[in-house]
Amino acid sequence: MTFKSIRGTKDILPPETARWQHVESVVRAVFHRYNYKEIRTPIFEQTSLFARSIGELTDIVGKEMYTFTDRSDDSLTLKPEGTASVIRSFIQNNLGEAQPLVKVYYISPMFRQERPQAGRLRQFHQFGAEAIGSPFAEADAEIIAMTIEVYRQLSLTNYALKINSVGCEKCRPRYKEILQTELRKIAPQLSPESQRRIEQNPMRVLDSKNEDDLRLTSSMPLITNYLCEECSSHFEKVKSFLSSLGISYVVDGRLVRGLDYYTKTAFELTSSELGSQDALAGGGRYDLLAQELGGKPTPGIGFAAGFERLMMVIEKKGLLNDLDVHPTIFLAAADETSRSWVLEKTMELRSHGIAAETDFLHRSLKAQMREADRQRAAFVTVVGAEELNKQAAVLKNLRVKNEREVPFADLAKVLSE
RNA sequence: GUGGCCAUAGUUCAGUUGGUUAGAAUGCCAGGUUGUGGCCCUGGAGGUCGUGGGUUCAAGUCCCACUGGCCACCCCA
Repeated sequence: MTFKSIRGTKDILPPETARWQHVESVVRAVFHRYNYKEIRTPIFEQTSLFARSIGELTDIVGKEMYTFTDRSDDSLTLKPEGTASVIRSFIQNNLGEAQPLVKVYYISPMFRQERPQAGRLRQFHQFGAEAIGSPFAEADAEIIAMTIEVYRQLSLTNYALKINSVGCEKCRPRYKEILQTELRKIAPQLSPESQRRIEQNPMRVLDSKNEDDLRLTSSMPLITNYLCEECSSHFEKVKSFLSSLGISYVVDGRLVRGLDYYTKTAFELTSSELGSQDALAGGGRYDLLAQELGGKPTPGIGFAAGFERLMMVIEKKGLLNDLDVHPTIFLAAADETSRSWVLEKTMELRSHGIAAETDFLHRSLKAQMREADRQRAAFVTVVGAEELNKQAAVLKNLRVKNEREVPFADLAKVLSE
């Protein structure tokens, strides 16, 4: 084979595209009900935007970005996540000046150069939303509730919501130091990866999946016990709102997200239907991000969800299997002289809003019938000299297998019923 | 970036201790009397066995490298 899609990228083909379209429409419907409007940002940005927002020391910036220089020697990067671009756009377009709370959502491809595996691609798709402008816990609760609503709407139930608070610039540094001191004591026993993190990002050590690390750090102090008054009270409110909304959750004091910009609330939705990459969605509050990117200090909260992972769960549960569109009618030509008329009639029916199909391969009548069946057309009509004479079609219902004669003039009307 | 498993028709797979023209199922195409699909029957097309080396009289089968896929680590959506 001469050309193949790039490693870690996938063609999404029919009939799977039908499923994608359906899920997209569910996502949009939910977001619109929560009054979020769509925002579309470019798929690439200045590299420094991501470096500044996501964090120089994160894995994403450190080793996963698709970065290249263009002909002007500018360093550009295919977006690895959505929030940075949205905040950049929010600042650039002064969206906060027109209204104090900006609620936007996106559905977009993202790019990260990692080794592909189950639930992980190099080009993947995320849907996500951001509520920019509110520092209050109600906004956190709304975002979390909306995330979950998407899965509810799709009749998915096997997920777990984990929440945590990662503190703010006032309380986190103090906690980090205490944790660091404790971690240094057991450093030699930890995995090399965790050892490296003790100095760079100690909270990530607790979020390690390594079982030995988890065991060794089981009695480490958790951030939840070191939150400042403001963070602690915010976290309590988020939890209480979630409870009153009937959303069950577990507090996971070890949960840290892979992006540096999070403050206070962090959350993650995982599914037991997935493999090792089990996060369906994740999000959190980022009260310092806007000012970090050169805008006015503006609090915000958002989330992003993996489209492919959601599709994996849907497929595994056998949901949404018959969404492909089928023609309402297939017009078959009984002889060569009728072909041109059949094509005209097909076009005419289409102009009346009817999904009509016909033969384009000069096939035998038998083959045309087979095609009509394969396409799962609701009706088929065979047109030849006889029909043209009578100016009427024999409309055959392929489902219930009956036939009725319909004047050509009435075809569109009858099929619209 | 590291590791394990894998790579044969469009697809899912079989292929004996290396041994003639590489098979099945399914899908595709055509036909089963001249204008009727689904089931059934018959026939047909379709593979430089991932690529490149090597061992051998002989390689789909053994060895090496590369590429790609799947899964896991790492990390995350």
